[in-house]
Amino acid sequence: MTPEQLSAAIVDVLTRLVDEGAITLPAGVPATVTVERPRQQGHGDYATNVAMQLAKQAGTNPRAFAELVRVPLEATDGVAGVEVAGPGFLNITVEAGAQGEVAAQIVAAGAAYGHTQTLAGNRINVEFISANPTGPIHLGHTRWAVVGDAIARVLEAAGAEVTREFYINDRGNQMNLFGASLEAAALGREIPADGYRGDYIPDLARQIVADIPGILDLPEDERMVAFREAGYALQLQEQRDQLDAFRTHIDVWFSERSLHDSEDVASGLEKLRGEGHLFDADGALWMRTTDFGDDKDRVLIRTNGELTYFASDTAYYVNKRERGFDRLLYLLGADHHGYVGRLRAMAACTGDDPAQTLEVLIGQMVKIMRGDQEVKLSKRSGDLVTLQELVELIGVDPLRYTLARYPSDSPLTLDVAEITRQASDNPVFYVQYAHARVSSILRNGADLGLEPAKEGAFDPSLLSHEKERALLRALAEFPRVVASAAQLREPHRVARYLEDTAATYHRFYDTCRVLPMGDEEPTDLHRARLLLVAATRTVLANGLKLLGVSAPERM
RNA sequence: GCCCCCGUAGCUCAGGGGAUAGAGCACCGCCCUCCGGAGGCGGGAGCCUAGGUUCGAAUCCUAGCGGGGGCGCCA
Repeated sequence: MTPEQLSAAIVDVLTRLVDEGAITLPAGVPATVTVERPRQQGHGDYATNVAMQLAKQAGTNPRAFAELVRVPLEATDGVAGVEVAGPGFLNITVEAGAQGEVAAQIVAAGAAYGHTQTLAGNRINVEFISANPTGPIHLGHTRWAVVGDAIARVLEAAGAEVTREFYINDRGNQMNLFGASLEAAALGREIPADGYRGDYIPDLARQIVADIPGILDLPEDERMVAFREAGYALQLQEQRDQLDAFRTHIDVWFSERSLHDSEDVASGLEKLRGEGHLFDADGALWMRTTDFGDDKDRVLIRTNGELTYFASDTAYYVNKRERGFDRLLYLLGADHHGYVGRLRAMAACTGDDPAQTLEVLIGQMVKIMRGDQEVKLSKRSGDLVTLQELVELIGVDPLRYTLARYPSDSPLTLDVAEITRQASDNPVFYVQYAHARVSSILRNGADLGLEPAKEGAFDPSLLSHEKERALLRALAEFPRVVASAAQLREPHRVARYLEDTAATYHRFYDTCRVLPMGDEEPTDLHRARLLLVAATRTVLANGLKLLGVSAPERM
């Protein structure tokens, strides 16, 4: 019996009680009730707090209310016992058979286990990373490369239609600075004052000179542009390759230039003008974002006729909406949080309700320490910890897992030494190890000609050991964990859940022998336990996949 | 000055208003005759402060203290 089924059973009981006139609920019977795994042993398999929540409107006290629910709930199929405890909790014990059945359900669902329809019908655009094409992807982007990707994965698992998008800032001043920096490096000249001075610049410049033979002989005005464009192409390709190797897949690479080449910017401005939020002042074109709570109005077209970055963003927003997305997620770094207010105001200026269409998640800083020294992440100064370096240092799986197991809205401090050391004691190995152990048992079982029990052809009540029940409860939790991770945009919940589930499995493994010993005859219990092991593998593999982490069969 | 994030065990961090606040690392003990010991079991130690809301607050609200980040006709 899954928590979802239990919740439905409780709702049933409440409905009957209301129909019979035993209780009155002025606000109506809730559609679902909270069913949780109690932390304490002795509080049953599941507990619900409905009595505490509904007693007031029912005009009674929680314990009396709980008592009314207890009797009919105890008579429900699959429920072994119900106790009223503490201030009014209903502690529910599920029959071993109803519990054991879950293992078969999980194995039958396979790769689909954990998927729900919670967010079905939502068309969501997730924009993340969006690194400038003027340098490598570095640690600052890496957090979102992991968490953004995982968010997309859990959203899909929850039934949403998701597009992962990367916005390429390939217009504007920084591109020219980039070109000029490459050009200067190639000529052995001093890098411009605000230019890029990372180690990758001279390397890139050399490659461009090798790729484009006559580039140094071009007229000066063409030369910088040639360097800029060649550098852009190389950097972008490198970013794609690196994200690919990092298992972060992008569906749409969206170029800022393409907004301008098409009519998107013009039509975006037209739309805003139609909504009545544009005005001219001081020779510039402004958007009156203060109409919607921004602290000042924003310039779209500068006095010199140049479009601002914000103008592009506005057009981009309109473009996304016109592509049919009803919810736009922006995953931004903490240094962009000042941007949130004007983004919302801008969405409102286009006639949207930003509370419905726009969602900005701010990822807090990942601080890297090297001993006592903070490693500064600045492309301009060139002190970088790049994605590539990080991957070489600790590997894709540990790096992804390290960043995925923390909520992105809390600042994170990692020591280079520690993160490297984590290559050996990273929690990811704990989870992966559980998966490898599980796989090994299934392999050995197959070698013995032993298959997991089939659904409907085994006695689920055989799985009645305390450790087996604990594992079943954990496995049954998975769909709810994924759904809440999607709804809250917090995939770290999946990671924490996997650690917890791996621990529960290890404890089961330690106590419950799965395969026959020596020349012992296989029994139904062996097959039932093998089914439980197979269900565990399904959950661990599905969970790791949501984080983009591999589930090895051997380590 | 204004805005955002954070403050939980020695350290790094979990903890969607619920019962006795958890995990990893570190430290100390214990557990392999056969399924992978990268494992299991046990031990010590903690919610920044003060108010408020609530039957109930680490969680929500207010103020303070402490740490980090941000506030351009840059991108």
